[in-house]
Amino acid sequence: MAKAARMSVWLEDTDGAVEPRPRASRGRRAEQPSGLDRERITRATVKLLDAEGLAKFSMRRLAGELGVTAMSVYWYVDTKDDLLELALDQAFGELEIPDTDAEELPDWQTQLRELAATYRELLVRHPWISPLVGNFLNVGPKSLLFSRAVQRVIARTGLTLAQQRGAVSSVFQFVYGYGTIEGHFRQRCAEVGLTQDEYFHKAMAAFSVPEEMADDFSHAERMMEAVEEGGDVDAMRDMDFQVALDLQIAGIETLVSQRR
Amino acid sequence: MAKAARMSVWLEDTDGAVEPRPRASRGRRAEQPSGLDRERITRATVKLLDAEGLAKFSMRRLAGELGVTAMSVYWYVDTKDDLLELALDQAFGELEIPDTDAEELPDWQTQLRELAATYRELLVRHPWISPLVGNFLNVGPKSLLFSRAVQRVIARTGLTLAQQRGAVSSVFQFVYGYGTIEGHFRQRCAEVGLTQDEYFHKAMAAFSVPEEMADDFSHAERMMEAVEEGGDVDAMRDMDFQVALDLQIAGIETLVSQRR
DNA sequence: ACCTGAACACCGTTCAAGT
DNA sequence: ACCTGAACACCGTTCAAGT
Repeated sequence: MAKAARMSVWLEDTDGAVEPRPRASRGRRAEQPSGLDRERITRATVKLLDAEGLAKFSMRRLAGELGVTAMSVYWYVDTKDDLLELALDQAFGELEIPDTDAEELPDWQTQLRELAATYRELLVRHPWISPLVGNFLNVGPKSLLFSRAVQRVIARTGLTLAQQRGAVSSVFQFVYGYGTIEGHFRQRCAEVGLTQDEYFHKAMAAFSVPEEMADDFSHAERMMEAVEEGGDVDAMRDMDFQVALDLQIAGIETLVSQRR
Repeated sequence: MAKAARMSVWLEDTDGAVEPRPRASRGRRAEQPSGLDRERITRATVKLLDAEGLAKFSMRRLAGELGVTAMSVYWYVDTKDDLLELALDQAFGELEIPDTDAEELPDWQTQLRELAATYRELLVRHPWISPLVGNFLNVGPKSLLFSRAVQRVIARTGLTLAQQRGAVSSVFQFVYGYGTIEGHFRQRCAEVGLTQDEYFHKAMAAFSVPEEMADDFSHAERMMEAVEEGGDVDAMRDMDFQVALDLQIAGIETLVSQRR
């Protein structure tokens, strides 16, 4: 029998009543010794994650940034994982959620593209988000706001409920994967001190192709020739992203028309 | 100027000649003191990652498993990251690569489904793969074999080269995202000691819905009612995965037909 | 109520030393 | 050529103690 680990910061114990966590600063006293509270800690966490990445983030490092002892943070937060979950949801707050309630709405295709674009940008802007999304349940309030918007837009396609689940997965797991790789690639380039194009060419040139696959490697090279010929990596990635969305939207339309 | 970090185990320095790493056991002497070599170390690494997950893996833990001092491993491998890259490519060797060269081939739709299925299963079987895919360049030999097979199949769709890149991203970034979440969910359930269905229901019940989104939450509930009514999580996930692939294949077919 | 310091059980990696 | 031991600079977290 495994020791029951907590499922999420956002999920209180269901065995008893749902009581609010006592540690949040509720303004009971105006001035706290160090001015610390969950808000401030979470903001500092996001800032540090942006600046140095998930791998280098530590509770001690964070405490240093806050001008406080490492253990002070533990008054406001149970574990490092809880803090990361808070930071994750805070970042999800940057997503631009389109209005899905107005009288006169753009078609679902347009809104789906908007949602995909804002999610992609978030993942690229904060490369540390992607491993955390994989690691936690992601049921924070900001995250839910986004999920709801996605569901509302997909509901307008005319797919059945079961198909809607598949379509949501299709589009947003794709964006997740795409943004993950893209974000990490940019981060790596920055770390190594190369531009994306330099890094790309260096990686292409650096490894020798085994003889037995020399011929289908030429095909791969043709696929990438847009970049080889001086086109830049960013432009190619935008193109590929658009093609993928076009393709998926066309696919949804086909499923819908088959239902009629 | 950043200190030049190594790009990948698979990428030797290009400044000089490409010399083979001297540390691999080349059978020069039949018997080594501890019988250690890269092969054995890599296999033990995969086994340990499967058993305890990426978070608990450490060089010291691995050395213990091999009956050796932590520092012995460093004779065969430069860093922990290099070792993880080796383990990653070894796992990619489990992918079932369909024949893409035969005279009489199944249609590309079938082969694309096969490739998607084998990749999904790999990600679910080894949940530690997903964060590593996001973290390294992924240009190991086994990984390349898979990429080539994907490119060959997509090439048979009739899409332009630029569209082919988009289609590859669309399908396999989707599978990556899907397998990531699925694999991690299973891992979490095992850690907490719940079945997937128990975990699912507990998570659904555990958090209270904010009032201002109570109405669109009912829609989310209807979307999930297949599970609520005793259907199991696994079956639902298989369905959703199939719908997503159907949708993307239909989308590719549409792009192809628009080209005519 | 909030914060600190010392301590525990870990990490990855370096380096000088052994055989 | 291969392996060890001690050491360095880190981790997350517990716990008793301060104010």
